Amino acid sequence: MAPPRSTRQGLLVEEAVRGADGFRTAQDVYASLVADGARIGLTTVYRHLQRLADQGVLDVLTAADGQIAYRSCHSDGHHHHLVCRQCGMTLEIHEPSVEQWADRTAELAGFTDVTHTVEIFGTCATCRQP
Amino acid sequence: MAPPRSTRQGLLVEEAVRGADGFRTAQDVYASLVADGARIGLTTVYRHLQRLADQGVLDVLTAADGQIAYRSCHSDGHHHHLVCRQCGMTLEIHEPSVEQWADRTAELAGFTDVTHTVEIFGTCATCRQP
DNA sequence: ACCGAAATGAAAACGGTTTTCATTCTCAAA
DNA sequence: TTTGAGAATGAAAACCGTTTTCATTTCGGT
Repeated sequence: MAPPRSTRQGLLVEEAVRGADGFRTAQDVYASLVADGARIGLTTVYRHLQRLADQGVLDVLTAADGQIAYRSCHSDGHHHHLVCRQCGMTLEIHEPSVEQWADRTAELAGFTDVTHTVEIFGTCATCRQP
Repeated sequence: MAPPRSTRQGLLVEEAVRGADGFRTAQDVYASLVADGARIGLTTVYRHLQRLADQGVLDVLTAADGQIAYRSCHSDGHHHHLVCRQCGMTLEIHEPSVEQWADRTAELAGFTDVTHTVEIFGTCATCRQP
């Protein structure tokens, strides 16, 4: 399996999502790139985001409205997110005891191949100010 | 604000989702009702599911693919789900220490109006058998 | 029974996402 | 440097879950 080719568009997409401090949808990334004068197609944005997610470079979060958002992973391995509802600013959080709880709970119920999601939403200090 | 009128369709939808043991999408519920010979429109199914969710009768889960699924609440108050990926069978789980962890984590980061989701997915014992 | 208005449902519309296919571009070989 | 295979691109079309629209039906009060 040959590595994907390095393209102008691939770099643009990766830079855009690495430069963001929270989750961004494909539409967000596309709009941002176009606003900066980039020549890129929406489809290409989707493709690159998906490739980066497949490669583990990006985290994926499906929001309550069904839209899929991506964020650059700032830390290796399994983690969760604390997301500001207003600005999207996101912190990564780790808590081994929660991992253990999730795994144990599933095991006690007879489940295998266990995965879990934990997302915390709120209003951050910056957005809380009037 | 008057209560919604009692209709044949409203009852059908509520019965259908109460009779299911896991999360079901509007499409699922619609297909199931139609297969049983019910005369009902897809739009009406969507409306009733949304109403029931708004009333707190149903839990809502947005799956990774963006589809929104509903399940009848078997217990009051805040809880999480352990969901079989194959058959959709769902258990409700409670863990106060996880609630406390989530709230404390957000508070330490300066967040207010905090909510969280915890979903655990796996393959249940029944589905695991060959 | 009548009637206002809530509810219904099929068609149309919406919008995020994916597929299609002609064209462009990358990169390895010569 | 040139060439060319095939990967990548991008606009249009298609997909599909979901929502809106509006004519019609139904509920429930009088």
